[in-house]
Amino acid sequence: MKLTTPDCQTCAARGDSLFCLCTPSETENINEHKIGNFYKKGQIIFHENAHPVCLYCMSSGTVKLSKTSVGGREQILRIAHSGNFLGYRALLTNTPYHFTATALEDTYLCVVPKSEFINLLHNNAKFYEALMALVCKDAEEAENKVAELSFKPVRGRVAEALLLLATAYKSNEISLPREDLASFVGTVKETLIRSIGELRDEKIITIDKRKIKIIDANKLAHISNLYD
Amino acid sequence: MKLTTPDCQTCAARGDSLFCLCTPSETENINEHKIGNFYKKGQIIFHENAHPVCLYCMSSGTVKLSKTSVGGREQILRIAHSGNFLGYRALLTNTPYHFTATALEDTYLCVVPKSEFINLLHNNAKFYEALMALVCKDAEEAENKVAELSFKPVRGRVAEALLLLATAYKSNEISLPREDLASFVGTVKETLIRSIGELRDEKIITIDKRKIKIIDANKLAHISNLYD
DNA sequence: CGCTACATTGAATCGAGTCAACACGCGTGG
DNA sequence: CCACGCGTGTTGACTCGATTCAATGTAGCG
Repeated sequence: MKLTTPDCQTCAARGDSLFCLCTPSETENINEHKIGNFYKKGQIIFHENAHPVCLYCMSSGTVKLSKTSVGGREQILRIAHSGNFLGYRALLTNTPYHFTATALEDTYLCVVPKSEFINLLHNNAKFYEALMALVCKDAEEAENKVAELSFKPVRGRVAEALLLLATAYKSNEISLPREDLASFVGTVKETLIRSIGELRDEKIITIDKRKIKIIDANKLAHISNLYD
Repeated sequence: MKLTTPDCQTCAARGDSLFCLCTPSETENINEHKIGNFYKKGQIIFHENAHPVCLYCMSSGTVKLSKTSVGGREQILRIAHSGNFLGYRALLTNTPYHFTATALEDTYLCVVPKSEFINLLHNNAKFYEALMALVCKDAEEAENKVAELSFKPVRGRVAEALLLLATAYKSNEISLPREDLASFVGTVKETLIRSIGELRDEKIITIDKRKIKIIDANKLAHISNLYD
């Protein structure tokens, strides 16, 4: 695992990040002020209710954004990948984080000071617009999730979650601990396991060790759309 | 019921709306280009999947924003009041509405052409920032609702919903059809009725005809927080 | 007065959560 | 090389909250 900080200009995640809207000089500036940071699998990047001091830009790895209940149950709101920003909304509104970010695998991310982020916002209209679009997408996705939780039984939500994750991972294979998959779907481990077991029996997916592979995405989509 | 279009400058909702960030000349301009529209109780303002052509600004009344499932169940995402904007996200992202807006009572709202809205965005940074904050709030609230649906049983969600609505209505009395209240909570009418019946028996609320009055907000908050 | 829409209550059913036991893979240390 | 333990995955049985279906009650209005 590389521990050297990547350059923003040549970072593999650059094309997927909003920083690709920056001018060369802006990029240069961010590159100078950012600090690279490595997070081991399971490590917490920031906590719900903590105060933000910087923007995170994912260079590699996978991160879950989640809320936890007093009962200890976790609801994953989103899974973030390389190129994604983390914590921008808390910075924009100047409020504490309202979810926790945890590395799901070894993750490398760059930390950009709040001041640089704010400067960029004010100087680069395209960047600001893209950020607005991003926040709109967050809102829409969360609202979709609300409807989904309300309308669909676990089976439908599992189907949808698998499709969503496959898109996010850009692969038809999903490798996520059962517990996390359950938290993403909004259920408990045991129920999730029974549900994917059914899908396996129906030959819509295969399960090899922890890896879930989507065989028939159309059927999954159909199961998911049975309700909404 | 007044059917004359209010002036933006003197509209009762002005102080509650983002338009209060406009300069006098901007306000004047919006006022000239807007069209007032009256919606009767139950009337649909815009439909999920329809394409937006304008911004709505509520002058008076109450509007529900909701999604509907194929099974016919409805999930209310938000209840909007005078001063609130409707449909801004669809305009910002240039995408179809992803929820339906319906008048819950006789509602008067002003229709601002998309072009005026976009102009304003580009010319008034404060307005744009406030809009960003608004979208961030939408996202946060939706994410809270996700966690709530996932963590809390109906009783807890009812308690929270009553508190939320009381805040939104700026009153400790809530007058909403049972069906809508249920859709807001994310359950069905019968279950909701049983739940508020319990709260009534515990003297935490009173129910007079359709009107629910909050007697002990602290107990409600406690019930709501038992889980999250 | 009777109609219609909304509210309420009861009984039956079912999906999903909880609890408990067990299986499997993997790394560590004897 | 095997035994052990730990984390994760899986399965079964039980329980319960919430939905559904059906019936009845009540308010408001032409």
